[in-house]
Amino acid sequence: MSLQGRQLKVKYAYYQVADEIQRQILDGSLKPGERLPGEVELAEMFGVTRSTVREGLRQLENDGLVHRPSPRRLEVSLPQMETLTTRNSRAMAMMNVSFRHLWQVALATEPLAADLAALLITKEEKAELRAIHAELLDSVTDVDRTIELDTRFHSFIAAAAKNPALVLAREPVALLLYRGFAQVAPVSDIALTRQAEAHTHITDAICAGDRELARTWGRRHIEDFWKAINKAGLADAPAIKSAEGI
Amino acid sequence: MSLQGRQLKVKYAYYQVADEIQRQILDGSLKPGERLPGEVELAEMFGVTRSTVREGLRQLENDGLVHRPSPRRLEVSLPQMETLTTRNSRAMAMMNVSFRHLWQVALATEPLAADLAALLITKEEKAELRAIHAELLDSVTDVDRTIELDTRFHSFIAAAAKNPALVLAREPVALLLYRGFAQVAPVSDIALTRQAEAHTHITDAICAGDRELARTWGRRHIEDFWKAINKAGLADAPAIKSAEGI
DNA sequence: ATTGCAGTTAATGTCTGACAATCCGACACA
DNA sequence: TGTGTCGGATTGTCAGACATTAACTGCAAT
Repeated sequence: MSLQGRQLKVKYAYYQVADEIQRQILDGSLKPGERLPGEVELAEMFGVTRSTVREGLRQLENDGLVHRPSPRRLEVSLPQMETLTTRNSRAMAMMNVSFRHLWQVALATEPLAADLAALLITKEEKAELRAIHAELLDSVTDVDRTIELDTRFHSFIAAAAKNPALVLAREPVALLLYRGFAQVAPVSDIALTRQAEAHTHITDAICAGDRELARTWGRRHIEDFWKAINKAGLADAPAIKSAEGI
Repeated sequence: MSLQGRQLKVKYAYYQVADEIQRQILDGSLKPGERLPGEVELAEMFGVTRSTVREGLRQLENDGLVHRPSPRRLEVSLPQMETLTTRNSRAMAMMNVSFRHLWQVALATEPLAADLAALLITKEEKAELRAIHAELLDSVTDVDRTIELDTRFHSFIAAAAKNPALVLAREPVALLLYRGFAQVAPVSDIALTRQAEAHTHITDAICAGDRELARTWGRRHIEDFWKAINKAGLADAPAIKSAEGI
């Protein structure tokens, strides 16, 4: 009854190659930016064919642990935030995550982002934040543009919070949630004006360095969003029908 | 001065293959569980060599969009939570995320997880949660075991909250944060007892269905952790030195 | 009809070898 | 210091091959 069927994994050559290189990257033997040998040389080192090496490299490349600035250069790199977030968004889309799910998380992350941004935002960032906000106020006619700017507004705040862990945690959620605005806006005509109001308050609070206020408005903003979602009867609807275009 | 160097990306054949298959998966033409043609057939379809197809497949495989239950079967699949979280954890480790970063996020996610768990936990889950907790109380001697169980305790609560978005957002953070316990425990001898106390309260609150209390204790628990981290002078230290073993 | 078994088939993982395109590096020049 | 040229090295892709072994087939037995 207690026999553990521990998956005794036959490791394919290409997998081992990827694994070994990855190991050396993760334990610090290979540092980001460092250049890797050519495929032929790698093949010799591991005692396999170039095809096999290539298959392994494809995996690492895909993981973002190595990348090719040009086809001829292969170097160790840090995984890019964008790659990670789109992958996560895609996964959530495929899992049919509902608006409720996304919203619950956003209600935790967005106020936090606003709070920390109020504490850590720089002068330059303040200007850019205001610029994004202004642009959004001008985009009322075009829903797609509004969504894009809304997403950017919130992402920018998160970036200003200077916490990579927070960015990584919230970005995939935010991407899907704010995209849902397209489904919500038609139903709730006041959604747009309320959104604009909230954004103004958030911007002001952050720029004023008022953490508490920033947090409060961040929260209100997301709560408003929830009301709109509810009004549209979308609370438990999958936030995305098809994961196309993520 | 304003010339935009828009990255004109030459698409390699293997990349296009991966892209095309991925597109069909994401837009729903190919559903999870569905079986894909063999490599030769795919090669014919796309008009490329088998080697090229393989390189493309390696990428999809790595993305978790397809997988091979056995080498002979290639089918569409949903990305696995575990794959995603370890990748994210690794990335954060490589970015030298600090304890402060992790803690800030955890302070937002863990109380939320406890709250929702109190609302949605099932009878079976209650039993299992208590079991994990009990096991943890017995593991005071072995730090590694404690960490493992601590991580599992919190992950289990998050799972009981039945929100995939939350799981995906918190898991990578939690993995790194709780692992830090190893560095904290030696410095703060009361950390262990306080941790145990908090866990008891959280367990009770969740099992009693008291959302507010669960949230409160969840928060306290994480705040305690912060005190310990601070005492150890690790607030701004990278949570992980080498990403080895993630 | 379901299960157990063996044989055949066909697909994978890996290898060898090859070729055109093109990027890198170095050198020469201004 | 910056630009132009050139050879060589490396990549992306291809064709073809082979051993291994998982998957399917059909038949026998329950």
